[in-house]
Amino acid sequence: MSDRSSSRRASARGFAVGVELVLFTPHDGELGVVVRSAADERSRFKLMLPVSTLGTDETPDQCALDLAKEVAPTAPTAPTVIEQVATFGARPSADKFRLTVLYFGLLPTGTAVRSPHAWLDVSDTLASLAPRQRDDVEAAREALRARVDQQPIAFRLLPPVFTLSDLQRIYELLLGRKLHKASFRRALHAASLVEATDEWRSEGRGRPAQLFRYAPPRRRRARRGVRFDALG
Amino acid sequence: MSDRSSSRRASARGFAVGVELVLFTPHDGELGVVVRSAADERSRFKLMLPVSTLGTDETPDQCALDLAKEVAPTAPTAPTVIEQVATFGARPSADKFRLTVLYFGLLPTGTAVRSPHAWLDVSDTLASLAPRQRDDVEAAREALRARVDQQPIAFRLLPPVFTLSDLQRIYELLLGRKLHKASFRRALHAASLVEATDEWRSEGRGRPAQLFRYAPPRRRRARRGVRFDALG
DNA sequence: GCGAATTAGTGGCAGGCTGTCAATAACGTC
DNA sequence: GACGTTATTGACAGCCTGCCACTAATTCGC
Repeated sequence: MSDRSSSRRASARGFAVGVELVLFTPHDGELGVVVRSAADERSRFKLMLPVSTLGTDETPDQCALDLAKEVAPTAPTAPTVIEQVATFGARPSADKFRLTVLYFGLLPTGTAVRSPHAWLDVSDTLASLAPRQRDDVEAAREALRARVDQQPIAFRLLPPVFTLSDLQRIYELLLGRKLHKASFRRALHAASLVEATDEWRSEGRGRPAQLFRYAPPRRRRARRGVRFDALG
Repeated sequence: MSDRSSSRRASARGFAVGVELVLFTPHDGELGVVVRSAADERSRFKLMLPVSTLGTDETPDQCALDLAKEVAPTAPTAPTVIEQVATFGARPSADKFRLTVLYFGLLPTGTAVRSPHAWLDVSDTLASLAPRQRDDVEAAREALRARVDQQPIAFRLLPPVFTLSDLQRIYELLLGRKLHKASFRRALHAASLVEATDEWRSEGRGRPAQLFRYAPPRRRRARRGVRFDALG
């Protein structure tokens, strides 16, 4: 028989669905994550990720968005990026009837979060999380990196006008590696992704930097061949 | 208050979780999808995707894998690629208590599927599916394309030895566009992804083609700069 | 047999993109 | 005004890409 949908064993009570959120932001030149102190005092792990339980009157996406709003009420919702990473079920040592939908989100620099939540550097965070949530943070970071090349999410972490050095720093944070300045700018201009304003900002020391604005690409260029070098 | 996990309204019965599968294969020079006739005779739509209901003793991943095995019992399971696309909840006109986890999978050319399932060209399939499942197929195809550059999934659709023309055809199917022969081969060899055997295969007409074997990349090359041209 | 048609495989070229170095510009500090 | 710092730009070599043209090895039709 091949119709599993009707004949399968049905659970008497169904699943509880949890939504877990990994919120990133640029934070002191590092990548920051929202964490809160663990609810359970006896836990060996001090921190945990923001979670919510899915109600029957909302979608997982909406639930994640609400959770983000609750954590960071002052953040502009529209520009915030929230995307699904994966759905896990029946994890070891967890309730058999529990499913977890993992999301990541991005917030602009300096966004305030409501207590007991706080920003913490990713690297500091990992050690204080339960192993499962540590994996979640890593998975979220991977998903984030995978989308950096596909969507202009870096611009959403910046104010409407910004310097190219700012932008490059964001990219370096998101990708976790240094980029070459000249190459970065050349590629950026070639893609017509930014347009210059006639304002300049002096950051203290050094030459003032010109301010730029994000310019949505008019038409995407012809797609190129296959990139085998990203495999493995 | 910010602890939603404990105070949130809890459902009395919890969610039913469905797993939906979009299985692709190369099929007559087109991309094929597994469909079955719709269970509901009164439905306006003739076809539907394979679905299963998640039991409380299995993970969604395992459930999807089992479903794939049921649809295509003879397929080698190990090389089959199955990956999560997304999780949808509370879709319009659906049960409020139902969550759907969507997967895509790949099967090698010529894999047989068990009745009432059948292979059908993607383009033919779309018109006969309910709009929601049509969207699912498109989402699965998008997810598939996003992974082609990241993982060597194209090789899993081919036998251990294959011709470069075979490989190129697979890539063209997966990506949905033509590739230039010379460029394709140049990039392929540069990445050392294949190694030549000393066998040749005559396909009927035309010059025989040399057979190649997949060679897992030893070390990935240094990552390059940001690709802004894929944005938008 | 022999040429046409067909498919495979290669070499080369122009142009684009990248990594890198170096030069210049415009500020604050002392 | 010299110096350190940051921004911006130009130049160059090398790699990669799209594209074209050519050669190679079969089958097919006659």
